[in-house]
Amino acid sequence: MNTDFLSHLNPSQRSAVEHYCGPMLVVAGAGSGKTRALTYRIANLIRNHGVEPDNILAVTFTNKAAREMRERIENIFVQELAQEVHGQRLELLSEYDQKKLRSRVYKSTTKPLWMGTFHSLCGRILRFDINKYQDEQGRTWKRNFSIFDESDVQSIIKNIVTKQLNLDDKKFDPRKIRYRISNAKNMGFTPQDYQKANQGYQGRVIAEIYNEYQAQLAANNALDFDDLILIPVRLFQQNESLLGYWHSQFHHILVDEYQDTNRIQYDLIRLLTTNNEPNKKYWNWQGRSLFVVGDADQSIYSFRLADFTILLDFQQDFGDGLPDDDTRTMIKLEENYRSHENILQAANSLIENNTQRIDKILKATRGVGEYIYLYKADEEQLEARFVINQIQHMTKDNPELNWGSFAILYRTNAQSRPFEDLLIQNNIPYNIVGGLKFYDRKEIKDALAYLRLLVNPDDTVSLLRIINTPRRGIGKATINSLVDASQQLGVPLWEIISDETSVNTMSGRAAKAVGKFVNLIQDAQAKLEELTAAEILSYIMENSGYVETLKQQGTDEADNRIENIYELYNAVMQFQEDNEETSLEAFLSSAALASDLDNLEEGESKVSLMTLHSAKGLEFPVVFLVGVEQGLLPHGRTINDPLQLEEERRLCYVGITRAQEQLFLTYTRERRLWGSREPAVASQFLQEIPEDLISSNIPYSSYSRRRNDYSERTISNNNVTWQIGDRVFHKEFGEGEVTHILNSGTKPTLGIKFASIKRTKILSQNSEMEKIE
DNA sequence: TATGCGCCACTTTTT
DNA sequence: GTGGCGCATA
Repeated sequence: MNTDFLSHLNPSQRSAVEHYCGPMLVVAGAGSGKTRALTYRIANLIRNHGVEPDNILAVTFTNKAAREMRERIENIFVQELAQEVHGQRLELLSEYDQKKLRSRVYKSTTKPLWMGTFHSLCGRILRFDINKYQDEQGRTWKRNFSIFDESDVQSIIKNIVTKQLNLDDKKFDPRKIRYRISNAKNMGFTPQDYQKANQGYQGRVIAEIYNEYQAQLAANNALDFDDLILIPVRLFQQNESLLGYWHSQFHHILVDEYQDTNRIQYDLIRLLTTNNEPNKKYWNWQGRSLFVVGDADQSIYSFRLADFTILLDFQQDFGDGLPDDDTRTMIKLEENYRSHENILQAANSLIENNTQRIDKILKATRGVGEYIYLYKADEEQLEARFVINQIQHMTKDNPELNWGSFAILYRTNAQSRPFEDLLIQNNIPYNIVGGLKFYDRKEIKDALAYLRLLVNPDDTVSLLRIINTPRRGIGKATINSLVDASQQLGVPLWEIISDETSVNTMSGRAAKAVGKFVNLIQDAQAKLEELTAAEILSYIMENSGYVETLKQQGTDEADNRIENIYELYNAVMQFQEDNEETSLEAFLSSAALASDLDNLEEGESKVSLMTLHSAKGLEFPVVFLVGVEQGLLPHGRTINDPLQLEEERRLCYVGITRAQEQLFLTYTRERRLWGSREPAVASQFLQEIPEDLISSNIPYSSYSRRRNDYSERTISNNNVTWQIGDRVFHKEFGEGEVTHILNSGTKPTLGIKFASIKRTKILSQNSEMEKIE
C-alpha cells in the first residue's frame, strides 16, 4: 500500500488523516492546516481504504471551500495518475494529456463525492425525495421546488403581517418575526412547537404568522434556506426506510467548521451517522466514520444559532462505547503555519480573556516577524487614506507583494464605503464581498423569476414579479382580480391565468395581454427539453421584450442592466461547463445558494474587502483590521451581554489570525454614524494585546504618532497603587513583574511578565495576586 | 395606469 | 447618507 503522499504531513495531521473508522474530533487552531487534513483524509480513504467516492459526505462552510477542496483532491490523484500512466510529473506532460488525466480523475473520483455546504447537499437530497415528505398540516412539495431568497421571504412575511392579519408592523416588525421563524426552524420547531414554547399573545401571533408563512411556501412549491435542512431532518424522522437508504449511502462523514453548526444541522449529522440509533453513545462504527474539524475560538455565528457546545460535546455524543480515552477520539492541531509569532501572540493573549473555551495555544513555526502596527486616525476618511497609502507604498517597495496580498477587514458592511471610494480614485483593483450581491440586482432577479416560473409554475411570487415586467398592459386591477380568483379557488395563480375560461371573464384588452403572456411562458416551457439552460435564458429575455425595453431606455443605468444580463448568461454557460448536471433546475438551485464569497478568486491581483465573518478560513500576507473601536468591535449591541462580547472577541481573533506577515490595526477619534459625528473610543480588545508586540512607528507614514493614549504610568485600585516595575505574586503563575499598565477600559488592567511563562500576561487586578513590597 | 416625489427606518454578522 | 414604499398627480 502506497502512503507516500502522506509524507509531508506533521504527526498530528497524519494521525488525523489516517484515522479510519469511528468518531474523531480534530481541534484545529487557525492556520494549522485543517483543510489539508480534510483533503488528505478524503484522498486516503479512497486511495488506501478502497472507499467509493460517492460513499463520502463532506460538509464545508462555503461553496468556495468545497470547490477548492475538490480541486486539491483532484490534484493529488491526477499527480499520481501521471506517474502511473506516463512515469513523470503532471507538469511535464502535454496539455492534452493533462486534460485527459484530469477528466479521468474527475469522472471516477471527484465528481461522485458528496461535497458542499449543508444547504447545497440537503438541496440535492431533496431533489430526490422531497415528494415523500408531508408536514404536520399535510402540506407537500414537489421535486421542482423553488428556493426563495431573503427578500422574497421578507415580502411574504410583511404581507402576512400587514395585509392578511392586519397587524401593526411597529408592534410586529416583519424583520424580527422573520428572525424568530428562522430561529424556530433552526431549533427544529414547527409552528405548534413554537406556540407551546412561547405562551401568551405574542407567541400565539408569531406562531400564526409562521403557520401562514409555511402555507404560502407550500402553495408556491417553495422552500426557504432553513427548510433545506429542516425538511430532510423531519423526513428522516418520519420515514425510517428512507433514512436507512441515506445512512447506508454515506459511510464516511466529514464536517468542517463544526463549531458553527446549529441544532438542526447536528440532528441531520446524527441521523445520517447513527441511522437514528436511540442509544446515547453510538457504537456501530464498522466501516463508518464521523470526522469533524473545528475551533471553538472561531465560533462566530451564534446569531444564526450556531452552538459551539456541540463541538465541545462531540466525544460524549459520539463516543465509541469504549472506556473514555480522550486521545483516541480527539486530535489537536496547534502548530500554526500561517502567521508570524508576533501575530500569534497577540491572538493568543486576546483569546485568553474568554472564559468559554477549550484551552489551546497556537504555536508559531514562522519566526517572530514585524511589530503589529496600530494607527489612530482622526476620522474614517483619514483611516481609509492611511490604509490606501500603506498599500501603495508597500507594493512599490516589496516586489513579492501585489494588490492581492492585502485584505481590509471590518465588522460591518457599512464601513466599506470610504475604502472603496479611495481605491477607485487611485485606480487600485479590488474585490468586495457583500453589499449588493450580483444575484440581488433587480434585472438578475427578474431574469431568474422568469426561469423559476418556467421550472415551477406554482411559484406565484416569481409570476407576480414578472407578469407585467416589462410592461405589457396587465395592470393592478387585473392582477388583483386574478389573485382573488386563485385564492378563492385555492389554486395557483398560474393555473388561473393559463385557463381559457377564467381569462374570458376579463375585459378584452386585459384578456388579450394575459393570453399573450401565457403563450410566451408556455412556448418557453415547451423548449425546456430541447434547449440548454443558457439558450432558454436568451430565448426568454428576447421574446419577453425585457432586453429590448432596456435598450429603448438608452440610459447608462439601462445599459448596465443589459450588461448584467449578459453576465448572467455567462454564469449559466460557466455552470454548464463546470457541471455534469446542467439542467435549468440545477442552475437555479446553485444560483439561489451562491454566496458573494464564492466569486472571490484567489490569485487575482486585487485588494480584498470584506467583513470579519466573510474572512473566516481565508489568509492574506497583509491584513488591515479597521474600525477597532468600542461600539464597532465589539459591536454596540453586544457590549452588555458577556457571552456576546466573547463572540466579538472571537471575531477579532479570527481577524488577527488571517494575517501571515503583517497586521495593521486602525481606529478613529471620531466617526460618522447616520450622518452625525460621534466621538470614537479605542476597542477594549486593544488593551488585551501585549503592548510590546505593537508599534506606532508606522513604516510609510507621516501620520505616525506615539501610542500613549491609554498607557499610564501608575494605576490605583482598591487602595493599591501599581506602577511599572512592581513585583507581584500570583496564585497560579507565581512571581512576576509589571511591564504594562492599561487604564482606559472599565477595569484597570496590568501586563505582567511571569518567570513561569514566556508571554506577557494581561490580567485585571484581582484577589489572585498580590503586590510584593 | 405609470411616474415621481417625499418620507421613513436603517446598520451587526450570512448559508 | 439611501433605498424602499406609499401616495398624489398627469
